[in-house]
Amino acid sequence: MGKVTIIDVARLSGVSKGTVDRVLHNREGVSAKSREKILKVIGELGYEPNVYASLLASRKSRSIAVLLPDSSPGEFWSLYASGIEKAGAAAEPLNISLERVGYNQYELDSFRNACSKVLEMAPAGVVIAPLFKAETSLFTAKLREKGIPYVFIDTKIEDDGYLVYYGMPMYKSGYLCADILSVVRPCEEILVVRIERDKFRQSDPTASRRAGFLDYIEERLPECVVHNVFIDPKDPKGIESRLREFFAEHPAVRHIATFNSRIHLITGFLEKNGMQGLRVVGFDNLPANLDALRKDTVNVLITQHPDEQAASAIRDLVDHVVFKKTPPRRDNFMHMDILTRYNVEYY
Amino acid sequence: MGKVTIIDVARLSGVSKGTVDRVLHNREGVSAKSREKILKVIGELGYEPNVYASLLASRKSRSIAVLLPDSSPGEFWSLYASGIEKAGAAAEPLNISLERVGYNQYELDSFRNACSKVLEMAPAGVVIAPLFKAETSLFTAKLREKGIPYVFIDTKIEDDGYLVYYGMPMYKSGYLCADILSVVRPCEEILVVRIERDKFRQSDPTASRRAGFLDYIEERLPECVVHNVFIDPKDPKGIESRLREFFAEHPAVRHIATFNSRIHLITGFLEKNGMQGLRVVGFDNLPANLDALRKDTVNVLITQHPDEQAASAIRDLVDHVVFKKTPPRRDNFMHMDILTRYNVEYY
DNA sequence: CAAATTTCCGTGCACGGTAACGGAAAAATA
DNA sequence: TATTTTTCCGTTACCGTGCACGGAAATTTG
Repeated sequence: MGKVTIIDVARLSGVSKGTVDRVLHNREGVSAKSREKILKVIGELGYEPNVYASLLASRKSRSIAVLLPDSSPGEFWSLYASGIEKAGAAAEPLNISLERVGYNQYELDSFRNACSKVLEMAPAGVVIAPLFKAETSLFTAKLREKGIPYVFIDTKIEDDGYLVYYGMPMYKSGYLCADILSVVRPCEEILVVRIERDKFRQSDPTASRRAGFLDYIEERLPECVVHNVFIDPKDPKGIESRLREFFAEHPAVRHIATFNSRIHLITGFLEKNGMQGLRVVGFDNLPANLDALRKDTVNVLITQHPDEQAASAIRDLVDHVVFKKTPPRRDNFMHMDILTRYNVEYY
Repeated sequence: MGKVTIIDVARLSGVSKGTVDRVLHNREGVSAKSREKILKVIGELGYEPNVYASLLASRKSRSIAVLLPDSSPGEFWSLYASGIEKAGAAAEPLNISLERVGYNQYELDSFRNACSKVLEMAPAGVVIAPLFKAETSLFTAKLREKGIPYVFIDTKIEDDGYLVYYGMPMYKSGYLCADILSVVRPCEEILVVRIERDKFRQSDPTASRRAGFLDYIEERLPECVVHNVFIDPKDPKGIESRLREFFAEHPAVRHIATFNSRIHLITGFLEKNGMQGLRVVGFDNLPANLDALRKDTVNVLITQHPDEQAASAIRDLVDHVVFKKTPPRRDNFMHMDILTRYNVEYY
């Protein structure tokens, strides 16, 4: 019960509410003696401020910057949108507005730009998907300097100051992927389609997912052969021909996996060539992937909950900014969902 | 922006804020003309009340009754607890307290008792898990009479007045279960362990789950034989002997499923007899089931999110009571999760 | 010691809404 | 028409907190 008010504290301390208010906000103009007395009374009474009254009285509005890659609808980063929106709606009555600051995930300069834009707007908090590690470190250093709290989603970096992190356990998700893929026996050959812009600069999350996958194979299916086919997401024709080529050489392969969200890029090929009886496992609930799941071209999708990640992270940040609460756990690995065409409808 | 205040509305309507307040709360003492005028202005200005100011001014506190079966830790109904607690914490600053009213799920009288207890306390809303259909109908009729909103979780009944429902699509979950069970070939015989207090009074949810399961088998594995073994949850010894008996007769059976949350009751037998290479699928994330999953005695658990169901339902109810919001969807079938030992940790 | 500063703190209005109180206007009654 | 009753509505005192204003007390300065 938050029954104790400032007035109660004031009365018991023998001062006026103005003075108590000064103490509560660490403003100056209070003698050491009074401050001490007031703090003592606050402790004894277990005074907790009424946030809503406070919000009502102080009409200043704050903002939280959300620093995410730009993304067209249907692409991975768009999956975060609904969570952001939801959290934004919840934060609005608290006088907090979310400001999205986008950047091009393939261009460092664009990220730098976004960072300085955020610093300029002096937000009350920042949400970051730290795709660029080094640059993010520099950025968070500045945030710490200014006392601006920040949270990570999707990926996190070595950093000591983040308030909370929400993401998926990438290595484990690769392991899980291998398990799901191989449960349909016999599994002697696997095709791993690597859909990457630049095979020498694959993202960290994808790399650790792949590591989990390979470790599973090594541990439990040491005889299994893993074939890699590299594909450029921007070249549909190339995809076709590369896959055709591969299956001409390896007609026995019946297991396919990918490690990022783009499995939908190969389903066209599979359908066109009427390839049946394959075991196909991919990641992330992009609309195109879900479609493939419904058509059974993809058998299983392993998904995280980007929207929940965003919503949780933002909620924690808001709670911290407004209510001064610290989240119970700092690192939150969200559950991985296994989607098949039988449970996809309820997703 | 909720920038429009009562005063704005009052000014534009040519009345005082007191009158506007009367209209907002459907209190009497307003002429038809004024009421109309005010409502028009409210519509035009898109006035939305500031709930926090409202809560501050009206210091009345309300309660929401949560009508769930009693349950010991580790049992199914306990899974809802964390969600209820969370929602309760969120509701507290809004001057709403949750009051749990338990009942014995096997005794109608106990449920009746609980219902009248709820009616007595005249809550602002009610959360119900309607295990007793007919009795619940009578109860909700009374609630409707008194204008008390109510929501269903877990199961719903035919009823026209509920605000919202959160649950699992039971039939589909049975279908999914069959798919997951049978994906490991060959699957020619399946043991279905039916853990029920009274086989002639099995619960509706379990029944429709079973229906989904059997339909899948009929459609896609018509040659597959389904064996039923009935078990009494209160008789551990009986469980042992029944299963031993069964496997003596049917040593070839390697697929096992159950349809309620009690698969953990048979894992003891499986472990003790060193039964390997089985495919075992069950439901619900009871601690004991999760343990079995970790030990790989159970391979897959299909779970709902009881905590999320409770939290969502209560949140919607609170939103309705406090903010007068109506939930976007009335029937919410939550996603079914597929848990294996590789993703159980992050659950 | 008086005057000028500085330090400390009380007062009062504002935030947006609630609801009781009582008075003016309208309607009913005599 | 005068009086009573009813209907309608404006006024006002809060709710708990933030913050600006200004004054008293304490301290420094001349």
